Amino acid sequence: MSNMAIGKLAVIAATKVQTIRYYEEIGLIRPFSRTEGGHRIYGPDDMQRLKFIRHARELGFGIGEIRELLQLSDNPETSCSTADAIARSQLEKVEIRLEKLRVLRKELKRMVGECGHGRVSHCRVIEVLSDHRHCSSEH
Amino acid sequence: MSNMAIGKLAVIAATKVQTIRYYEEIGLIRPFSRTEGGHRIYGPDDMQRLKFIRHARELGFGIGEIRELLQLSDNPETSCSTADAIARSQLEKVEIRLEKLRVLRKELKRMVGECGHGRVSHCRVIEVLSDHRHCSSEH
DNA sequence: GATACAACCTCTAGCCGCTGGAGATTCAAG
DNA sequence: CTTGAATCTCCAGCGGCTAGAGGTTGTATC
Repeated sequence: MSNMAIGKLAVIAATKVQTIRYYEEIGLIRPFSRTEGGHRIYGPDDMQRLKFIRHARELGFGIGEIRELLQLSDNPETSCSTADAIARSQLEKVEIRLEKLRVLRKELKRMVGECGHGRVSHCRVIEVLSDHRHCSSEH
Repeated sequence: MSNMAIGKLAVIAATKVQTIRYYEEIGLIRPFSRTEGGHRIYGPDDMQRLKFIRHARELGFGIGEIRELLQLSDNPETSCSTADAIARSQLEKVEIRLEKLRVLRKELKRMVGECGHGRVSHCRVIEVLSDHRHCSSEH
């Protein structure tokens, strides 16, 4: 059988054991069975589900969103427009984060570039951080 | 005088009152004085310090890094190479985050683009999330 | 001076998404 | 049967705040 204990599942899904138990606690995943002694037993379906969760987390989805997506995939007859909307909103968030980071990078590059490697009293890094007005763009 | 209570400082530095008290708790900033009744009194120096902290936070610096930067600006005679190093390492982190987000965006765009607005059973969003192999690039 | 009420005080708990540890139990290999 | 790794539950903590309870202080108005 391809059933396994939590440790093996953790390795396969590149997750920590504690994280899997945490996901169970918040109701995302639960072992299809337990041994007499109480050890969790997972099957291939559980593995798929965990991979789904991990992959979605990597893509920046929050737990709430993942919960929704899981419900959708548990009920394949529902319209996929919800899943699409979630992905779209995620994409928007990513675009915003990207834009912010670009501004940040610009500012940091300027800070690094202008540091004359002298004393702090003449360091632009500190100076720029002390006052928004030194910034070359809004953020 | 330009002395003020915590509420006014909060407005000026676009911070929440609780956040300022939190910063005090972790040793980043403390009022130069208190009233007889115990209310915090801040001066212009405190204001500058808080602005420094907030600005650095906006630029993505962690509390530990800010602590270091504050020490540097408190001792202007030290070499600025430390400040420079912190900014540089911050810049590196930002570059990495940027790259990851770009990959994410690509994946999300593909997911959204391929969703046929039909049933979940044929939804690429769910499908892509179910399996890493659907991804067009590593992440 | 009394009163009202906003702003402040401290303290505690909660958010997200895990992560780590203590101490007890179970499982699998030899 | 013994050993030792893996698992169990429970509790606490991370960063960086944020919110609320319940009490005190400060200030404007009458």
